[in-house]
Amino acid sequence: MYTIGQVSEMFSLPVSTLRYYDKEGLFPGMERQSGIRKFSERELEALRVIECLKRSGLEIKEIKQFMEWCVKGASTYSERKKLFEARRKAVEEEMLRLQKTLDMLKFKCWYYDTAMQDGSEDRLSDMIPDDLPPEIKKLYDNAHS
Amino acid sequence: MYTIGQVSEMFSLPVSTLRYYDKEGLFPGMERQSGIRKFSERELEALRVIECLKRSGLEIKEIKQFMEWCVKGASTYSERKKLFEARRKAVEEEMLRLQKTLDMLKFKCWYYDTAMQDGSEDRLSDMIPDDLPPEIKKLYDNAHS
DNA sequence: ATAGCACCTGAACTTGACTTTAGGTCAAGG
DNA sequence: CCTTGACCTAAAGTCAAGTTCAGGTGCTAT
Repeated sequence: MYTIGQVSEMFSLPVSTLRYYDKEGLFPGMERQSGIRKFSERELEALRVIECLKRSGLEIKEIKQFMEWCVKGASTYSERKKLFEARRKAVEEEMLRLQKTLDMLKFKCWYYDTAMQDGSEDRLSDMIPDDLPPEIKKLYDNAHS
Repeated sequence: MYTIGQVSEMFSLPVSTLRYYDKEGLFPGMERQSGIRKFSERELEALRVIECLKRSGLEIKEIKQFMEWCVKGASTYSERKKLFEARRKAVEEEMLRLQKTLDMLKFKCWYYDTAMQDGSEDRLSDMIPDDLPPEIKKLYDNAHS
């Protein structure tokens, strides 16, 4: 059993955030001892899932919904699985978008490297994509597809 | 030259968002014809960069700063390059975090698949990580590292 | 016994990125 | 002529996710 301060340390989250999550219903049925929150292993696992679902792009409300399904037991396994499948798909799509973003950023790094060597963008702005070095063209093409 | 409505179509962005970007200084020196915004190729390229930098996690203010560097010319190449290097690093880190998130989500998909087959989580909650099938243990380990 | 912590609450405030509203200009079509 | 549609502005409103504030409880070390 941990206090809110200990959990704050363990997860590097402000105490205010943990209280906010609690208020939003993300720790259903958390114990208290004379008013003071007691975080058990169940709440720590909840927090791990919260961080995962948040990073997957889920809102607090929807995470609350998930926590309610957990309380409801075996009858909600299929909803929970559907949720994780949907988040998985969303994250896979986000990673594809980020890969394009990354290729654009790498292209821009090359671009400004070149501009700095040349002292101006003149040569670069006269180029057409086919003039780009092959590895750079790959980045450019993926970023603009 | 394009009107705001045409650009809104081309980029699937609400007209209000384009006006907001303009107000925030993201299109420095954009032309107007009797009050009406005229988007040229320069503004379209600016928009492509805006979308890239936004996805990389940059705030509007910082994108504005970048646009000001662009106006300032060759003397800011190195700042601009440093910005893209920093965003590149940030996106690479974000992709690592997302890969962990994805492994957690895949693990949870397996978990609920198994729970549905068993009809309960009893067997799962008695398991220690070493009991997990090898590919599942890999997901679990990466997600929790 | 009092000062200092760590905890508690409800309510107000903040931030970023838009969106909506209310009111106005101007050109083209019926 | 007058309505419709695309454009304009400034200002207010929205939303999510916290954070901050003001005031309160209760243990413990000086």
